[in-house]
Amino acid sequence: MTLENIVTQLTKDAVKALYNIDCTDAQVQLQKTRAEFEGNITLVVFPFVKMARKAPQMVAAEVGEWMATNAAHLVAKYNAVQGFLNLSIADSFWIEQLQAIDAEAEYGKQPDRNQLMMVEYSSPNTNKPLHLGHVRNNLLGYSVAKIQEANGWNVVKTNIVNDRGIHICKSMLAWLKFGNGETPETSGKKGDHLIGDYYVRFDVEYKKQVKELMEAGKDEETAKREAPLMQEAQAMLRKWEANDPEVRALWEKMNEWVYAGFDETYQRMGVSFDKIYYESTTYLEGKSEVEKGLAAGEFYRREDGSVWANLEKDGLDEKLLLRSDGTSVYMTQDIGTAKLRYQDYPINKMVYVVGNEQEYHFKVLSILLDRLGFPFGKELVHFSYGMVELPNGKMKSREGTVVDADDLMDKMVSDAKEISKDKVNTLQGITEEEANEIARKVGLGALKYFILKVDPRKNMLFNPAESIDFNGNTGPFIQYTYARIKSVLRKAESLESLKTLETLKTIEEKELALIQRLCDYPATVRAAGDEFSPAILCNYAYALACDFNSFYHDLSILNEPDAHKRALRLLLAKNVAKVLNAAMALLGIEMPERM
RNA sequence: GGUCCGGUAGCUCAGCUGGAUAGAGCAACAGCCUUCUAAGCUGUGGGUCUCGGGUUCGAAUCCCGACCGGAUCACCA
Repeated sequence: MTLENIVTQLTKDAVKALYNIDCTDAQVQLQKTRAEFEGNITLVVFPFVKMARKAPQMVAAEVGEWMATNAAHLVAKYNAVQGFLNLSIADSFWIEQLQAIDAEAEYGKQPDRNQLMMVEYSSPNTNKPLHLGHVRNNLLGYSVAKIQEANGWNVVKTNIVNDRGIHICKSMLAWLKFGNGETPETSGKKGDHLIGDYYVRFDVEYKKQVKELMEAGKDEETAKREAPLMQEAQAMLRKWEANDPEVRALWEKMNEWVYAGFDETYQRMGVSFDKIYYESTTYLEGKSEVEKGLAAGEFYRREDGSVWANLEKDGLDEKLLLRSDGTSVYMTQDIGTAKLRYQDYPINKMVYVVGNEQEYHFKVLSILLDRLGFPFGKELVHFSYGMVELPNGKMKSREGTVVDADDLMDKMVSDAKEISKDKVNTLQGITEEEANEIARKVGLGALKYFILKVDPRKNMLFNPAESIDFNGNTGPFIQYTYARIKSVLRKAESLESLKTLETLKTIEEKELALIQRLCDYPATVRAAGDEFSPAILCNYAYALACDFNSFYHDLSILNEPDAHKRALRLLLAKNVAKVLNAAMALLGIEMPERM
């Protein structure tokens, strides 16, 4: 039973007894007492003022007095300021709370729902390496999956790889023409970077051709269409669709290079998938699903042979599902993917982690899946996150204004390594290998926290010229707090018996604040799940770390002469470490034992 | 033009189911290591919460209207 629940009930009893008011839980407004007033939890009495027909100050005072009298074991003191009743909760209550938290190994984990949630994230194209935009996607997707797991869902993490289409053919063609048989082995390049380089190369050569054609008198549109490279790429796509063995073999070889590169990046980023789907296999399913919808009268065919859905009664437009030549579009593929997924898993809730630029697409997909009879269609969640912007605007692959994921991680880890060199006294005696492992955790922790702490729905700015901080409201700050606690716990010979706590009746203000913060953790996990917001957990972890650092600064743990107090502080430190670790795990951030 | 999202300190962001004097970090300045890890702690300065109306005991928060920025409305994905 949480303090909020207890005080809510107490309030209802009080206003019933004093004013004969029957109030609902929603009318009981509780908040943390502001620092400038004495107390731990504050009841806002304004909602009762009218019915009680008394001044706010009076109501607050009367309710406070009633509580202090009828629940003296809980409400130690109170003060009424205008319409705010500030309650000081008994120290014994907080000590009990701490012991209860300590007893729970998975504190914060919500009960199982026995419901399956599938979370799709990442969704890379196979023609270029991952960049900062993907990093935000991956970190959000992974974290949301962890958060929903903590909220009792069975979660299946999935990835849909866009491995077909004209863009892949561009890389393949450029490699054939200009590659001289270069491979990841011969060049030493990661496979995804190698392919990405040829994608860029295609664009360079293509632009040359367009320019030449335009100089020869063609208008831009014609030039773009008639450039030989584009013609060849399109021919290659047709061959691919026709299962031409040579094209398919090349495609498979190059895909393998890319996947090996992606795997390396994913692993480094610390994200993973339970099941991977490929558009090259799902797009055909989509076609047949559309044909079924056509037969059922949900869709219609135009004279030119193209197939459409009419969404006017949903307030939207008409939407193309199959081109006049019978080939599929993006939407068709997503329908096919949904079908396969539904065959593979008993999905109760489907979550798509995809940028906010695709809101319209998912609105339409939801309607179409629903019409096609997928139970998860109507309720699908498009977890729509904002773009990562650079100081001069959006990232564009072809213009070379992308921040590469691998480079960024390298930079973060090497920065962390550099900073740790000043820490010779705390990190002395560790091996080079351990030092590198710490730098890896800290560098990635800084990056992940930097990205996850901002509200996912909002666009965020990344300035490559300014390095990501390791001080202040950052991942390393929280990791550092954890490492500090671990250091203390290592020095404490053993956690002293909890029994000594039973004789402890009073606690310090900073201890109380910490326990109160720990008590907030389960509600924070729920909120992060309800809102699909890792940022909420970041804010919580930061606040907890701040509270601990303040406590640590003011009060000694190991040097405290009173054994009872020492035991309490050790227990407190241990549980702060536990909760920090748990919260950061839900963000996909690893904690170093020392740093 | 329609729809959606955003506008809070010099910068990056919290706060938004209405509550007390709007918070952090960075940057700037001033302090704190013979005491459990200074990636820490303490302090100073910095605000017309874009603007204008409305709702009410009370508005950064809710409603309406402007202005500014972004996204989207493809036989691209």
